[in-house]
Amino acid sequence: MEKNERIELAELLFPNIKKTRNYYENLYPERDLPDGAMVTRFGPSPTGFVHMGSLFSAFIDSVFAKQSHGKFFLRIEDTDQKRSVENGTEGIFNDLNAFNIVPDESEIVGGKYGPYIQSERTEIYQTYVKDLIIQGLAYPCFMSEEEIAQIREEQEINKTKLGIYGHYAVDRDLSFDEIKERLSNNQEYVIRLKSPGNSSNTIEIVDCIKGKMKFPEHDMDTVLLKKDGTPTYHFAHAIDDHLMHTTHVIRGDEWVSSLPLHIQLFDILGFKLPQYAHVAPITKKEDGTIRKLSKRKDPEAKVSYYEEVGIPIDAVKLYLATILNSNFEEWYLNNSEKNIDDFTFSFDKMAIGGTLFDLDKLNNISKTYFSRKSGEDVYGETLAYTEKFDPDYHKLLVDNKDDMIKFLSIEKDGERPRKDIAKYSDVKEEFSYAIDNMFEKENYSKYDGTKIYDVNLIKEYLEELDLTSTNDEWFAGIKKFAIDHGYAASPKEFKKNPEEFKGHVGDLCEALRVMITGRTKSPDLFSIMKILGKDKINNRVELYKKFSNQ
RNA sequence: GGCCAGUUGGUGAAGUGGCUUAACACACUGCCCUUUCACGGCAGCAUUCACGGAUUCGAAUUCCGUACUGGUCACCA
Repeated sequence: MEKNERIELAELLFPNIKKTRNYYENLYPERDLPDGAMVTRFGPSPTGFVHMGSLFSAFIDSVFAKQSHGKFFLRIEDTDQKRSVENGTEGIFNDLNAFNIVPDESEIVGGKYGPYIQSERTEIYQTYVKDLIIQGLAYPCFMSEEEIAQIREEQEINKTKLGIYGHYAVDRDLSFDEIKERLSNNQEYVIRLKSPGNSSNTIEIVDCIKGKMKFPEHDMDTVLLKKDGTPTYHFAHAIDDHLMHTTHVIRGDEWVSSLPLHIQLFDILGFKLPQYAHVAPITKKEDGTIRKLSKRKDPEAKVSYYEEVGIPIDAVKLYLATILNSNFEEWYLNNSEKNIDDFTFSFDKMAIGGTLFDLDKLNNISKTYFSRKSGEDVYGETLAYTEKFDPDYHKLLVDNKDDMIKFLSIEKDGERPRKDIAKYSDVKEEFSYAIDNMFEKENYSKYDGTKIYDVNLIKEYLEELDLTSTNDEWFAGIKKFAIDHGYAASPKEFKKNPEEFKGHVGDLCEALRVMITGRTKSPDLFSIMKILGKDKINNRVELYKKFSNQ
């Protein structure tokens, strides 16, 4: 086909496209950013909530843009109507919000490089396709699904490479007259790339994460525009990331195999190739096989899971940061005053293979997170959680605010804070003794009660208990009481001559603890007793007496 | 099947030719500290880096082959 015919064809195919490439190139000028600034983007399709893996890459996008003083934008990739879900876009914004990942530009906050929804950019894509037609780098292809399936079958039998390329691309060199005729018959068509590549050439690319990779050159006549005039991912990627001036394309590594196509697309369009960073998926091991975390099978793939279970979003982010950069964890452990934003992440500390999702590790990180929070903060956050997921307990928390904060603050000021809470929902269980009427209901039912403690002995002790003394004085007192009643003053002493004693102070404390808190473990006992006061303590001992039938 | 990548303890991993008798963290086990439980401390947990070969004075680190795992081969993204 001659050039004048191609111009005519382009006009015939896209009569409504009046703008030119230059128009858009001028509309979206180079960004004015400092040296080294990274422009990143997150491009989810609105299929409902955001998958943990996608969230992970959005997190990476935002982190790199922020720390390089660049820009991070959100682009909704909704070129496939079939996949789109009602309110899907909303879901994306919600999940991103929940994680406090805030794009600098998006459909909601705006920006100079919009629209940020692909379905509203059709005219742009078609303008570039039209130009490609004129250049002879794209063509309409009328093959039916059946024809393509047949070719595929043939290729499978012959064990040759699958796809539309070389002589399989039958519509590649259709004459202008033939095309016109089919068009006048209203035959449906797609626009395909007329690939200039040759698979016996090899191309090389350096990925920011995976390093140097070699591929055969792309030689497929890949679809650029679908039957409905909408672009495929590949084409939209090239156009959008060029026009929006993305410097770093950070995406899942399921895309590496289409890299040769993308490189070719940028090349024939005359665009500067961005840097690529392909992120390994977060995986899960099940029945011995490793697979990507799945939205359908794995609850932990959903953001809402963490909200419901009560794992703080910041703790999840901390976990993401530790699997993002292997040196983050040690840094965080050694810098208790700092947070994620203070750490500088880098591509070369990223995992190349998939990372197994480790709930144990998340739990541990979450415990550390809680241990660094003040009692007041833990109270406030738990209040917010229970309001949504545990209204009954929420009311109790509200009614017992002052005491609750006191309990949550025990052993918080030292250098080695307790790590007993991993989730907001743990507070109810771990601090079950804190709220009096809730404690009565519990009635020791949670404590297995195989060991019975001597109520009379404890009652005798309580008579001399002085809640105004210091912790040291208190302990000296209980020690003395222990000795007077045939108990050893320390576990060590007891171990030396077990037959000489009834037990040791620890046993006495344990008895006290069980009667007062209903559990065998708790924060500092004397602190708890001080907050409760004598009356409540005595009540609980009576309660225990009934419970143990003494 | 073609193409691409990966393979270091139960898990995440550090490691870029001699500093490695393989860091660190989680999990697990034991001990210590301790009024309990935690926290914290110490120790144990890969004598070996999928396997085979090659290069080298020297290899987890370089090269080749094999096996296995994952990704991908749509008018889905």
